[in-house]
Amino acid sequence: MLKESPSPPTRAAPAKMPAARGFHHGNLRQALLDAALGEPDIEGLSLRQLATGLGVTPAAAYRHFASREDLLMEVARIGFTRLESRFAEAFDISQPPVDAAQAQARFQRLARAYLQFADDEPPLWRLIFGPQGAAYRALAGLLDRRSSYDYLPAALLGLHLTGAVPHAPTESDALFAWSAVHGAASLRAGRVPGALMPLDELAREVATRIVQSLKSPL
Amino acid sequence: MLKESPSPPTRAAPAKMPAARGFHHGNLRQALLDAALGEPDIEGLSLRQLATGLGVTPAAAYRHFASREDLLMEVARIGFTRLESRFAEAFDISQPPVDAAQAQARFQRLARAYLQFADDEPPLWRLIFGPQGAAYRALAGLLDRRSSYDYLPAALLGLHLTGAVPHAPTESDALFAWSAVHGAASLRAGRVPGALMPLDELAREVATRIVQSLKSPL
DNA sequence: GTGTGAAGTAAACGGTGTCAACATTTATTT
DNA sequence: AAATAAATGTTGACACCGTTTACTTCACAC
Repeated sequence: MLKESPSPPTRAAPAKMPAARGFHHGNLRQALLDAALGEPDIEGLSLRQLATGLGVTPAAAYRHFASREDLLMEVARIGFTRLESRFAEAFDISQPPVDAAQAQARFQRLARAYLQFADDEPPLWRLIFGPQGAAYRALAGLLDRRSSYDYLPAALLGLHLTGAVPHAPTESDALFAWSAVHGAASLRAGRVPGALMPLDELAREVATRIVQSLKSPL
Repeated sequence: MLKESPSPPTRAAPAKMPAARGFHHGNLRQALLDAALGEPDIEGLSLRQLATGLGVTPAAAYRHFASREDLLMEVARIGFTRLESRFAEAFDISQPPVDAAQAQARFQRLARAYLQFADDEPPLWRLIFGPQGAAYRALAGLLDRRSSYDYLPAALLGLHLTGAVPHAPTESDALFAWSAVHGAASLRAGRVPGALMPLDELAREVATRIVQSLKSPL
């Protein structure tokens, strides 16, 4: 499930006092991560600026991260859990939909969550899904954890079970659905004019079209 | 139409002799561009390495490019013209399709061209469509030139005129089609497992589904 | 031949990630 | 409570980066 760890579970926080600057600085690491998360261009951030901005020497960061890449990977991991939690808010994966309308609404909410994440946190979006983003995901082993990828198959299965889609969803179906939503988010993030309509409208259009495309096999 | 300029049209090539090392080095600029195009990570390249690799001082590059960003923008422009020429090879935009089958084949070839570009030239793909890619496109004014974006509307119109799609294509239709293909290319470039099937197969699936989604309005 | 201007070099500046050696503060053990 | 170990900081350096300034060299026009 990938904890985001608001207060570091590793250690660094003394047992007696909850935390807040243990001694020299009191958990750096989290402070570095927070600072990185506030950066407009995460991939382009400067470790030195980050450290000195926190009133600490550049080398201090290396007590908590093996390298700049390592820091970025950790931030990517956090971003991924945020996206995942948005999925969780979209619908309850453990409860099957009652009818086709609800199944369709779920699917649409899932698409909207994906699009809204790109809208709300562009730096994280770029970090995760950018050109190097794939590398970060791979290195962080995030692709192996299938949890967040389960929402899409679940939503598609819901569409089938309620009769909104005649055939059982295949992996190819899921890939196309993901492609369409991801592409829309990318174009929107890239400020392509046509993709700048109100987000709810875009989500509705994309979801509707995807469902439509799934109504006939192959 | 954006010439790619195999030999620099600006100047640098003496009038009498066609070119090939004018005096000191003989057209650097093109050599720099070529070297950049051969780089596996274009966005992450080092101007100094590029220059010294060409047997030239780092500062020499600044006789031909205002900055590193400027070099990258030029490379992005070249990449964009390559993508555009792949579109041109997909089908002749001036000749309307004769029947629905041909219209559909055209659309599929267009999708395949897009996907194949991402497959054949990953560094250029990342440069153009990466997180900063949008900036490059915007700065280079490439979004204003509509030429390469005309292939998609043309293909969609062909589908309608031949009866493959009942209603006239809207801008929303084009956006969705672009989203789906772009998304598929992105996931493939990101090495998402499901997207690594043979390219022709992927292109066929994506194109078929898009056309299917356009067969009913909204 | 002599300039003139374009295309190169040399050396420096500030900034970057990173590392090794050292210092200090906290946690643990006796 | 004192001694020790471990964690967390600092200092200073290294190599590399993009970029600028001043200087040099070469090709060509007159």
